[in-house]
Amino acid sequence: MPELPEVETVRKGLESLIVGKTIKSVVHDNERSFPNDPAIVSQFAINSDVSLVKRRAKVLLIELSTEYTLMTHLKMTGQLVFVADATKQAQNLKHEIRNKSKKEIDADFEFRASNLEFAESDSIRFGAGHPNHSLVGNLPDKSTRVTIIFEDDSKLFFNDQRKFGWMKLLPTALVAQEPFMVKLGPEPLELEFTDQVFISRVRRRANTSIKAAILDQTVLAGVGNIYADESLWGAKIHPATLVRNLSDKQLSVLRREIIYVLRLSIEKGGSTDRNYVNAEGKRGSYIDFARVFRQENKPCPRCQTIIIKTRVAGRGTHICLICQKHKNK
DNA sequence: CACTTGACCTGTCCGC
DNA sequence: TGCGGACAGGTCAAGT
Repeated sequence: MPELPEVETVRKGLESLIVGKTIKSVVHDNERSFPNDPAIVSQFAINSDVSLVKRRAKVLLIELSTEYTLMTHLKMTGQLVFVADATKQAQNLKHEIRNKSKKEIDADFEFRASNLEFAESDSIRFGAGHPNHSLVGNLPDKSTRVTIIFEDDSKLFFNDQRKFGWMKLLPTALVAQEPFMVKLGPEPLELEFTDQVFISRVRRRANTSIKAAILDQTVLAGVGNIYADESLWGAKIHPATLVRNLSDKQLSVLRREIIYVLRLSIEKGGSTDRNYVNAEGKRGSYIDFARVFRQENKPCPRCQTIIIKTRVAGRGTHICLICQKHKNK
C-alpha cells in the first residue's frame, strides 16, 4: 500500500524529524524484518548521526554519518513512525481513550497507544554499549519490528503487521548496487521521465496488460495498485488493454495522468486505505479524492456510471466500463 | 526473455 | 459466537 506518494510523505516527515539525531540503540523482534549482523549494527549504526533521508521508488534511505544507510521497504503494511516523547504521548492517548466512548476509538488509535506504552516499558533493555543491543528483544507489541532509540530518547518505530517489509543496514555506496535498485525504472516525478522514455519502456511489455506494465517497477518506479487504477481512469484506458493495442498518444496521456495523480497524492499526504500513516502517525487524505479506487458501486465522477471492481493482473481493479473501453483484438 | 501465478504473512470481513 | 475461507497487494521465485 505505501506507494511513491506515501513513501515520499514519510520521507519528508522524517527529514524534518530525525536529521541530526544520534542513534543510541536499536531493538528488533525478528530476523526477516531486520536482517543485519549485530556487529555491523553496533559498529555503523550505534552512535551515528542521521545525515539525510532519501527515497528511490518505494524505498526509504536513511543515510548515516558512518557512510552506512538504513534501507527500508514498507511493502504492504509497514509504517515508520517517529515519537518525540513517548511517555507524554502515551499518557495523553490514555487520557483521550478514557474520555471517549468505545465506538469512537478506532483500531489505529489503540494500536498507537499500545506501541507507546511498550516504548516506555522495561522491554527496551538493550542500550548502547550493551553487548546485546541489536539482538532480538522481547517486544510485547505485536507489530513493532524495529525500534530506533535516539540519544534524546525520541524513538522511530518500524511497525509491520505482515512482516513483508524490511529494514537493512548497508554501506551507502552499495545501495545503488542492490539487485532491486539496479533494475528500477525512472522516477516518474523527475525530468528523466519523458514520453519517449515511458513509451519505450512500456512497449517492452507489449503482450501484457497495461496495468501489469505500469505496476512493473522496472518499467517505472513507484506506481502501485491505487495509482495504477487512478491514472488509467484518468487516461480513459481499460486496465486489461494489452500494451500493443495502445497508441503512443494514449500512452502519452497515461504518462501525464500518472504524474498528475502522484503529485496530487503527495499534496494530500498520501492515501490511507488500511493502515498507512506518515512519520507522525497521521493518515493521508488522497483516498477522499480518489475517482475509482475503492469507489465500487459508486458513480463515476465523469459519466455517473456505476464503478465496478474486478481482477486484472492478479489485483483488485476498479473501472468505469463506459469511460474505459476495452479494445483488445 | 516474456509473462503468469503462487508464496510470503497477518488481520479483517463475510457467510454459515 | 465461532470458524473456515477469501481477501488485502509489493516483490520475488518458480512455473509455463
